[in-house]
Parts: sequence; structure tokens; C-alpha cells
Amino acid sequence: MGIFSKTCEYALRAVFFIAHRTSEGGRVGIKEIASGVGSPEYFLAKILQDLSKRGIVQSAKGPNGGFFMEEKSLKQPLSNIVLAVDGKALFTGCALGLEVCSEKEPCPLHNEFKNIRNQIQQLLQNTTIEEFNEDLNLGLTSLRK
Amino acid sequence: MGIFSKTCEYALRAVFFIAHRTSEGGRVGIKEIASGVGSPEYFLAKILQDLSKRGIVQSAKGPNGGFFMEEKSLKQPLSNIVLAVDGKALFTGCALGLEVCSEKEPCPLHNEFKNIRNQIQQLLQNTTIEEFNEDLNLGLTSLRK
DNA sequence: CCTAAAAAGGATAATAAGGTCTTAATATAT
DNA sequence: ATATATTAAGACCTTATTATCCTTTTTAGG
Repeated sequence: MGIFSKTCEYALRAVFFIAHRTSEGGRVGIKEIASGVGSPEYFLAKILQDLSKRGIVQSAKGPNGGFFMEEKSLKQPLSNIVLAVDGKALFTGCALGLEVCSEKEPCPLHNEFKNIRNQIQQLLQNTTIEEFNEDLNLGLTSLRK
Repeated sequence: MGIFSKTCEYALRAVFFIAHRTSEGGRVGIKEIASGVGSPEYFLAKILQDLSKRGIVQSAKGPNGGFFMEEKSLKQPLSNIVLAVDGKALFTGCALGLEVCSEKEPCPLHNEFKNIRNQIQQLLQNTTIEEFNEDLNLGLTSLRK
């Protein structure tokens, strides 16, 4: 198990892919996205339907339709995607899975993990989706395999 | 989803519990551990069987039997438990779930997450199981609810 | 030796996550 | 208006995770 669920990994990769294409001014179909990020097509379709309903990405039906992102969407922090898909457990949950775990009633690992959780949260909140377009353009980073 | 799988959360809590009891010089039965850490008894039994086979905890059958830990086991790093249960994905896996993701062929988040993964690994490798006994003794930390 | 207490092992069930297929709705271009 | 391309929605299947039960093995103590 990684940091994110598989669903969330697909979501992030797909959003990066759409953002990249959007910056070149276009819409992308689900087939192309799925093959571009190496995910199962129908499964990713479900994920993007959900992100679309939440306004995280935009979509249009019919010929020349597809997924795209408005300016505003491109400036969203990555945390929006993670929260939508995996919820807030990664940011606020107890490492040992206890329901009651706080400064006042800490689990043994509470203090040890506090800093790490904060860093993850800061990272995802302070990084926007569009920040990765340039590197994808230049082929410096990759989204599949 | 938290950082660890539910199985791993139970494992860590149980090991802390056994370590604590061991430091008071005793063996603990599965019923007592399960109720002490708030986990399903039979499920935890499976987990401890596995940890026992791997030598992470010790066990004895028969009357006055139960789980306990040798000196050496108490000095193990927490990473032993996490690796045994959840594998190494948390330490070395790509945040976006790509199989190929390295310094040479990074995913977009590779550099962002490098530091966080390292910190998690360092924390779990540099912290031993017995370090938490004192706080549990004093009631400063809790393992259930 | 016999009994009882405990973990070990095997089989199975319940739930959640991941994945696929089919049909419906919608928009575009002719 | 009609045909076509595309996402949306609903139903369903598969696999992995979590949870439970029952039987077997081991061992201490009388």
C-alpha cells in the first residue's frame, strides 16, 4: 500500500494529464487519458465523473467533447484531489488507527507522526496542479509505467 | 485510509501492548491483548501468529503460555513490523503508483515526496519498540479507543 | 498419563476496493 | 432533424482486505 489509494493515484495522474493538455488549449477524451496515464479506461471514467461533479475538472459531452480544466481549476491545490478521493484521514488520522488520539490523549506515535502529517498536508496544500505542466512539456517527468 | 493498513495498525498496537507487559515480566494471552488494544480477537490472533513466525514477537503454547518478547525483540525498530505487514511500498514506492519512478525517470511528485518518504523511514528505523513502555506505564499514552 | 490451557492452522464469510460492460443523455455538425 | 461522438449513469463482476469459527497441536501441572 502506498501513501494514496490506487483510485487516488489514477486521479492525480489523470488530472496532471488533463491539465497539461488544457494548457495547450484542448479537450481530451477518456480513452486518450486512460492510455496516457496507464489506467483502466472504464474505471478512470468513473473517477473523472466524480471529479467532474465536484468541479475539480470540467467536462463536455458530444463531438469535440472531453475533459478539460478552467483557469481556476488549474490553480487548485493537490489537496483538493486527495481530499475528494481519499478523505482527510491522511492529514488528520491517528497513525495507529485510534479514534481518540489528540494532544491531550495521544497514542504512542502521536508526536512522532505529527510533523510528518503536517508536512504532507502543507505540501499538498501549497502545490497547485498547473505547476507540473512545464516539466511534462519538457518531458522531464512521466505519468505512465 | 491512513498511513498504515488496518492490519498494521493492530499489529503495532498489539506489539506495544506485549512489550509493555513483557517489561513487567509476564506473558499475555491473545484475549487480553485484543481487549487491551481494541481489536477483533481472532483477527489479531492471525496477525500475531505471523509476527511470531517471523520472530518479531515470541509465543509459548500451553498453560501459562502467551505472547512475550525477548530482550532483543524489544530493541527492534518499528520498521520491522511495518515491513512485515505492509511491505516496503511506504518507504520506496512512487506516490503516483508508477512502477518506473526514479531520480532519472521521476514522476511529477517524485522530488516533492522524496523527503517525506525518507523521514517516515528514518522515524520507523530509528525508533525501537521498547521506547514506548515508559509512557504507557505512566498512562501518558493510550492504545485503545 | 490425563486434563486443561493456550497458541497454531485451516476453512469460510463479510465487506470494501478495484474493474468492466451496457445503456442513457447530451451536444455538435451537417 | 438526424447521425454521430462523447461523457454520465447504473448494474454487475472480481479481487483484496478484514473478520470469524472450528479443529489441531503443544505443554504445564496434577
